Amino acid sequence: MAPKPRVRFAPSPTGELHVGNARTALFNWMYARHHGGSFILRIEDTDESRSALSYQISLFDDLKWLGLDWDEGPNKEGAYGPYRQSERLDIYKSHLQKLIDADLVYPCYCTEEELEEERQNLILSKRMPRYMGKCRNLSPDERKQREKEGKKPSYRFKIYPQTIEFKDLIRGLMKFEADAIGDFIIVRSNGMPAYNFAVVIDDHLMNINHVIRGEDHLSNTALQIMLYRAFGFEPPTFAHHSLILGKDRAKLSKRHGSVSIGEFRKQGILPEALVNYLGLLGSSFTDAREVLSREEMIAGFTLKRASRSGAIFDEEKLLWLNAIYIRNCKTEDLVARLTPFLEQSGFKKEIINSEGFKRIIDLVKTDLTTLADIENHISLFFDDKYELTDEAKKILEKDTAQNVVRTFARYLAHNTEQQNLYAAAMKHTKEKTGAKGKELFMPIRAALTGKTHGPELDKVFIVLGTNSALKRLEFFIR
RNA sequence: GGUCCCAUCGUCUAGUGGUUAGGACGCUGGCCUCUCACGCCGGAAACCAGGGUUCAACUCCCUGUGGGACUACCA
Repeated sequence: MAPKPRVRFAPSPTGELHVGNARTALFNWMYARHHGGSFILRIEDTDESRSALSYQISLFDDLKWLGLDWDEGPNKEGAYGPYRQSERLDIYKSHLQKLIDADLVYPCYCTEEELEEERQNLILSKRMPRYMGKCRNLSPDERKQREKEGKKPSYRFKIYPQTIEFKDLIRGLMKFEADAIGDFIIVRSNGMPAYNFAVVIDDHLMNINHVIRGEDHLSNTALQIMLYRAFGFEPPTFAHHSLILGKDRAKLSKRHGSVSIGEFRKQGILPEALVNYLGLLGSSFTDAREVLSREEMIAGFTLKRASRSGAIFDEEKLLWLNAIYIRNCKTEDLVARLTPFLEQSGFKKEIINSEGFKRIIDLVKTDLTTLADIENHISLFFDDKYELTDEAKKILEKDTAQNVVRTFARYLAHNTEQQNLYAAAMKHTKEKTGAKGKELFMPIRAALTGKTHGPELDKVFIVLGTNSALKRLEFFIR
């Protein structure tokens, strides 16, 4: 039996979690859950200048919000920790020593300026910009000389001509020639490990057997496989999924608008909707349906159905899913989710938690595409001094309309205690004025709510209550 | 420039040699209805191009074209 998959999501805390990375996390998570394996979170914070603790915190928040729980990682230590690369520096150091001892790496004393110059020259002479191995064959004396000058070396991995092949679970057989690759840095002059180096060591030591990541890492894989060979480690199985693209078909980035998970949260996107959408983007499930629960997604997930071509992020479809998830929320649950948005709009807790409020939410549920939409749809229930829309004005200007409103209002005023007052008043108004259909409903709707659109009138009336309804109507009877 | 990846409606996708090329979002016509939303029914809309292979190509192969990623002492 194949061993249980151990997969990881390894973000660097250099910014907010964005949808691209979130989808990678989701794929890994679904893969682990589908196969009963483990999902590991590892923080790749070796770039001290760009990493920030605050990003780590928001990263954890976002993953939890999405419901992507990890089995091992920061705050959930397992047998393979620590799970922050900054806490594993001695591990990298000892592994560097192994490669030095095996004469597979060498110190490089070139400065960034020198390297940049070399690169420019190569580009000018229309050759491949890559490191030409200036420091590769330095004699021990030359090295000592540079050390004496106080130069701190970076360490480069020696590339030998070879063909690197690996089987990608999504893309099939991949083949790379090493001679296009220059000796690359595995440890920087400040002593910090470089990505390709740390990732290989960690994935091996953490027993990661499936690496699922974005296509942008495809060419890195060749470098990493050379390192696996150098260490004598067995490489994991790789799977490179396609990238999420913006409308211009370029890799999705900030300039395409909202892309961070936090932004979607603030806009009132439900995590279920976002997860569902991300699962659908650039992939499909065994189950052909598109609105899927978390459990159904896990059950229907397979890398075989991951698309090889990039997928444009379609916000319209996300919103469609979001509206469905909002509609399907139990009203109580929806009120809870809506609460932060309502409080921001100035609604008091007592109102939000009242029974009457639940009835209102029930009425407007189907109108919402995002949670942030809520205010536009409930204001008519709370604002007694609303402005009429142009359409509402037009309707109320008619004489017949005035008559309808007046008749309706008068009946209400004289029968406040009657059962089913609304129905009775409507019946009365219909008979008395002869108005029916639009002629009957619209003036009352317009006078009652100031708008020509909204939930069914009878329900609006009940929520408003007779007193409030009367107050509003009287305002229009001049 | 080099290396690599990719190519079905506008978008996300199903499809694995023989299909009226299916679904979803969006768009659109209608039904429901006081209105809007929801819901329901219908419509328009695609196999990048050219060569092969084959009785038969969206499907397999080659070339071209187009798009993308990588090409850092970032991950």
